[in-house]
Amino acid sequence: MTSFRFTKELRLRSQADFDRVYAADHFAADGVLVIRGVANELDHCRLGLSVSRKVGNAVVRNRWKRLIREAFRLAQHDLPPGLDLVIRPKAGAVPNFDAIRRSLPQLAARVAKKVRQNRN
RNA sequence: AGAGUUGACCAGGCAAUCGCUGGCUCUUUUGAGCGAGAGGAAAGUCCGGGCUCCACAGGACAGGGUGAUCGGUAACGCCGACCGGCCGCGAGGUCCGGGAAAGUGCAACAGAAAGCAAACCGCCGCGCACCAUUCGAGCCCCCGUCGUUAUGAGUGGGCGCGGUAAGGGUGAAACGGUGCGGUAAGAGCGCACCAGCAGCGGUGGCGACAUCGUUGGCUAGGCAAACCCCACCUGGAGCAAAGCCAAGCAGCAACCAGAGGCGGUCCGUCUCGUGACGAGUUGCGGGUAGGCUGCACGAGGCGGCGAGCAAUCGCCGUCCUAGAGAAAUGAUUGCCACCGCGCCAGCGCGGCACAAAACCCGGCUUAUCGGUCAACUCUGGGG
RNA sequence: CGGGGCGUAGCGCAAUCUGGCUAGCGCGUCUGCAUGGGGUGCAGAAGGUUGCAGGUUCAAAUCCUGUCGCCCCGA
Repeated sequence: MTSFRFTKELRLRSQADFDRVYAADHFAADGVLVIRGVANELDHCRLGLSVSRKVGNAVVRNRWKRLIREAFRLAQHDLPPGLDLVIRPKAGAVPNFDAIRRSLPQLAARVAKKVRQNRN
């Protein structure tokens, strides 16, 4: 049976991890999310969130983070493996769970393609 | 029935599945089970306190804050009651409300004048005899002269001196109001009533204050959210405080004998003890970015009884109820509430606020869909 | 957590400390003249709830209180 648990091993938790992602500078975006990614040495993906104060007040920011985490949890086995992803909301977008679930795998695939091209 | 005032409270509910963060138990690698898991404002960070570290003999002055009275409180700039001004028919609301008969200062424009009073126009008296006009024969006496363009008198204007503040007009504001007397004209100049002030006394109240009597003087302007005066309060920093453990690195310079430290300043006080090291302080540089404590039993919640108008307090019983560090409550459904719209009248669709702890607590302020309850007021109708 | 600053015309700034004077200046905008047309030039005009709400005062952009938004600094 496949596990959909979401533990601390699946998250980016240090400033160094975030710096690695920003230094690689592979990103993809649509009307809902902006994703940056870089390859890690693991067999699964890890998630980092960046939701600034300009997105809204504390309730809106928490809403975004929870919806993105939930989408990542449910989609974790459908994503290209071995990526560290930093996700932030697109400026002006409103938090909607269905839109995030559709957007996340597509953008992750595009980031994975860019990472492979850059490696070659 | 309608219109309103004030206060208290709720913040959709019950389940299912997949997940998240602490706690306990089991397993002792994965994990499993049980139970807990945001608010009335958690917000803004505007006040106050607890707690921790630093400083501290004491005093004075600065600086900052508060401002009727009495009470509540750990404390407050908060709360309650009460007093006063203003608003409302009323229930109530609101102002916070010390001092301008200590001093300095400010008031554009207009106006004579903007502050201890003064006097532009005006009114009144006296003087001059310059102008106009009316009357028409003269003067204390004598002599002379003048003769209707003289002289004198009256009226009006003018000039000078003085009295006055009733009236005029300006302004946000002009030194009580009305009436009678009084006067050359006037004026608290005198009197009566009213408004208002100060002193003294009585009564009620802990008090602010209210009220009554009496005496005095007739009026004392506004702004202190201008400086200021008075009374009271007031060390600094903040949980990234602070303490412990582990890991790791590299030190350098300046200051030190009459000098240094001591809240913003001063009085004063403290430390060191004859010259260098160390310590210390300051500055520059280097290393670390891990863990634990602080950290949730507290001015605590709920219920009852009692004291008090109330804020609040006392006693008894009972309960333990979030605690992270890339940061925990979400997703998908079902049923039932509430609101709106549509129609085939019980179905469909849509909506369901403001907003999320980060050391803790007491307040204040601000945001907020909708709903419940209580007390009271006014108006209309009926009995 | 602590501290500081700023909101005035479409834009950039004065006047705020010390309350009163027509809320002013530059760029921009509009109209007219000159040109075949445009730029330039000349002449003239419009444009402001002084972020918002209360209060003090005769009078508030200015003083006081609350509130909203933005920016910066330190730990």
